[in-house]
Amino acid sequence: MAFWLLKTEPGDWSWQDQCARGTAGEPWTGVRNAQARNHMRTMKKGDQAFFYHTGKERRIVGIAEITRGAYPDPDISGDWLLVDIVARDALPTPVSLAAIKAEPALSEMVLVRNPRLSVQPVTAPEWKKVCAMASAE
DNA sequence: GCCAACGTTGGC
DNA sequence: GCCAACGTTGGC
Repeated sequence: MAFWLLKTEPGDWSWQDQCARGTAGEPWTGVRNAQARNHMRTMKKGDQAFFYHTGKERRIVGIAEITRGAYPDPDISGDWLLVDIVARDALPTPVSLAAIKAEPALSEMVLVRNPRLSVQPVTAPEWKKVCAMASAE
Protein backbone atom coordinates (compact mmCIF):
# COMPACT_ATOMS: atom_id res chain seq x y z
CA MET A 1 0.00 0.00 0.00
CA ALA A 2 1.27 3.42 -0.95
CA PHE A 3 0.84 6.82 0.66
CA TRP A 4 -0.01 10.10 -1.05
CA LEU A 5 -0.85 13.71 -0.44
CA LEU A 6 -3.67 15.40 -2.32
CA LYS A 7 -3.87 19.17 -2.34
CA THR A 8 -7.07 21.11 -2.72
CA GLU A 9 -8.26 24.66 -2.38
CA PRO A 10 -11.01 24.31 0.25
CA GLY A 11 -13.10 26.94 -1.54
CA ASP A 12 -13.23 24.59 -4.52
CA TRP A 13 -13.41 21.21 -2.80
CA SER A 14 -12.89 20.82 0.91
CA TRP A 15 -12.56 18.02 3.42
CA GLN A 16 -16.10 18.86 4.53
CA ASP A 17 -17.31 18.43 0.96
CA GLN A 18 -15.52 15.11 0.80
CA CYS A 19 -17.01 13.94 4.10
CA ALA A 20 -20.48 14.91 2.89
CA ARG A 21 -20.14 12.31 0.16
CA GLY A 22 -19.93 9.60 2.79
CA THR A 23 -18.57 6.24 1.76
CA ALA A 24 -19.40 6.61 -1.91
CA GLY A 25 -16.26 7.04 -3.96
CA GLU A 26 -15.86 10.51 -5.35
CA PRO A 27 -13.69 11.27 -8.39
CA TRP A 28 -10.65 13.44 -7.73
CA THR A 29 -10.90 15.80 -10.66
CA GLY A 30 -9.03 18.64 -12.24
CA VAL A 31 -5.46 17.35 -12.20
CA ARG A 32 -3.86 18.89 -15.29
CA ASN A 33 -0.21 18.43 -14.54
CA ALA A 34 1.86 15.68 -16.07
CA GLN A 35 3.85 14.89 -12.97
CA ALA A 36 0.74 14.71 -10.82
CA ARG A 37 -0.94 12.56 -13.45
CA ASN A 38 1.99 10.16 -13.44
CA HIS A 39 1.60 9.71 -9.70
CA MET A 40 -2.13 9.11 -10.10
CA ARG A 41 -1.39 6.41 -12.64
CA THR A 42 0.29 4.30 -9.97
CA MET A 43 -2.45 4.73 -7.37
CA LYS A 44 -4.19 1.57 -6.27
CA LYS A 45 -7.42 0.85 -4.44
CA GLY A 46 -6.63 0.82 -0.75
CA ASP A 47 -3.83 3.40 -0.90
CA GLN A 48 -4.11 6.20 1.62
CA ALA A 49 -3.71 9.92 1.10
CA PHE A 50 -3.35 12.99 3.25
CA PHE A 51 -5.96 15.60 2.42
CA TYR A 52 -4.28 19.02 2.33
CA HIS A 53 -5.97 22.40 2.24
CA THR A 54 -4.05 25.12 0.39
CA GLY A 55 -4.70 28.86 0.50
CA LYS A 56 -5.41 30.39 3.89
CA GLU A 57 -5.40 27.09 5.79
CA ARG A 58 -2.24 25.34 4.56
CA ARG A 59 -2.63 22.21 6.65
CA ILE A 60 -3.33 18.51 6.41
CA VAL A 61 -6.84 18.00 7.70
CA GLY A 62 -7.69 14.38 7.05
CA ILE A 63 -6.90 10.98 5.63
CA ALA A 64 -8.62 9.71 2.51
CA GLU A 65 -8.55 6.29 0.92
CA ILE A 66 -8.34 5.46 -2.76
CA THR A 67 -11.36 3.37 -3.69
CA ARG A 68 -10.71 3.12 -7.41
CA GLY A 69 -7.36 3.18 -9.15
CA ALA A 70 -6.55 5.40 -12.10
CA TYR A 71 -9.00 5.49 -15.00
CA PRO A 72 -9.37 7.90 -17.93
CA ASP A 73 -11.13 11.20 -17.24
CA PRO A 74 -14.32 11.04 -19.35
CA ASP A 75 -14.84 14.80 -19.23
CA ILE A 76 -11.79 15.80 -21.21
CA SER A 77 -10.00 14.56 -24.26
CA GLY A 78 -6.41 13.61 -23.87
CA ASP A 79 -4.39 11.56 -21.51
CA TRP A 80 -5.86 12.65 -18.17
CA LEU A 81 -6.77 10.40 -15.29
CA LEU A 82 -9.06 10.23 -12.29
CA VAL A 83 -9.06 8.20 -9.11
CA ASP A 84 -11.95 7.83 -6.67
CA ILE A 85 -11.46 8.57 -2.98
CA VAL A 86 -13.46 8.56 0.24
CA ALA A 87 -12.87 10.53 3.42
CA ARG A 88 -11.60 8.12 6.03
CA ASP A 89 -10.51 9.96 9.19
CA ALA A 90 -10.26 13.58 10.21
CA LEU A 91 -6.98 14.29 11.95
CA PRO A 92 -7.45 14.90 15.69
CA THR A 93 -4.99 17.77 15.29
CA PRO A 94 -4.53 19.14 11.76
CA VAL A 95 -0.85 19.37 10.81
CA SER A 96 0.08 22.77 9.44
CA LEU A 97 2.57 23.47 6.72
CA ALA A 98 4.52 25.52 9.25
CA ALA A 99 4.73 22.54 11.60
CA ILE A 100 5.90 20.32 8.76
CA LYS A 101 8.57 22.82 7.76
CA ALA A 102 9.68 23.08 11.39
CA GLU A 103 10.14 19.31 11.66
CA PRO A 104 13.61 18.20 10.53
CA ALA A 105 12.43 14.64 9.84
CA LEU A 106 10.07 16.04 7.20
CA SER A 107 12.51 18.34 5.44
CA GLU A 108 12.54 16.08 2.37
CA MET A 109 8.77 15.93 1.96
CA VAL A 110 7.59 16.88 -1.51
CA LEU A 111 5.26 19.34 0.16
CA VAL A 112 8.34 21.21 1.36
CA ARG A 113 10.45 20.63 -1.72
CA ASN A 114 7.85 21.24 -4.40
CA PRO A 115 4.74 22.77 -2.85
CA ARG A 116 3.10 23.32 -6.23
CA LEU A 117 2.75 19.67 -7.13
CA SER A 118 -0.89 18.77 -6.58
CA VAL A 119 -0.52 14.99 -6.22
CA GLN A 120 2.48 13.96 -4.18
CA PRO A 121 3.98 10.68 -2.99
CA VAL A 122 4.58 10.37 0.75
CA THR A 123 7.09 7.91 2.18
CA ALA A 124 6.11 5.51 4.95
CA PRO A 125 8.33 7.25 7.54
CA GLU A 126 6.87 10.62 6.58
CA TRP A 127 3.37 9.20 6.86
CA LYS A 128 4.04 7.84 10.32
CA LYS A 129 5.64 11.08 11.47
CA VAL A 130 2.75 13.24 10.31
CA CYS A 131 0.24 10.83 11.89
CA ALA A 132 2.14 11.09 15.16
CA MET A 133 2.06 14.89 14.94
CA ALA A 134 -1.66 14.74 14.17
CA SER A 135 -2.49 12.77 17.30
CA ALA A 136 -0.17 14.72 19.61
CA GLU A 137 -0.49 18.25 20.98
C1' DG B 1 15.23 20.53 -29.87
C1' DC B 2 16.25 24.87 -27.58
C1' DC B 3 14.80 28.55 -24.94
C1' DA B 4 12.37 33.01 -24.12
C1' DA B 5 7.92 34.45 -23.02
C1' DC B 6 4.01 33.67 -20.73
C1' DG B 7 0.53 31.77 -17.41
C1' DT B 8 -0.42 29.51 -13.08
C1' DT B 9 0.20 28.12 -8.50
C1' DG B 10 0.46 28.89 -3.84
C1' DG B 11 3.21 30.58 0.08
C1' DC B 12 4.07 34.79 2.16
C1' DG C 1 -1.61 41.62 -3.53
C1' DC C 2 3.03 40.24 -4.59
C1' DC C 3 6.25 37.40 -6.55
C1' DA C 4 9.27 33.16 -6.89
C1' DA C 5 9.10 28.77 -8.76
C1' DC C 6 7.63 25.98 -12.02
C1' DG C 7 5.29 24.16 -16.26
C1' DT C 8 3.82 25.01 -20.90
C1' DT C 9 3.85 27.11 -25.27
C1' DG C 10 5.49 28.49 -29.58
C1' DG C 11 8.95 30.73 -32.60
C1' DC C 12 13.15 29.73 -34.49
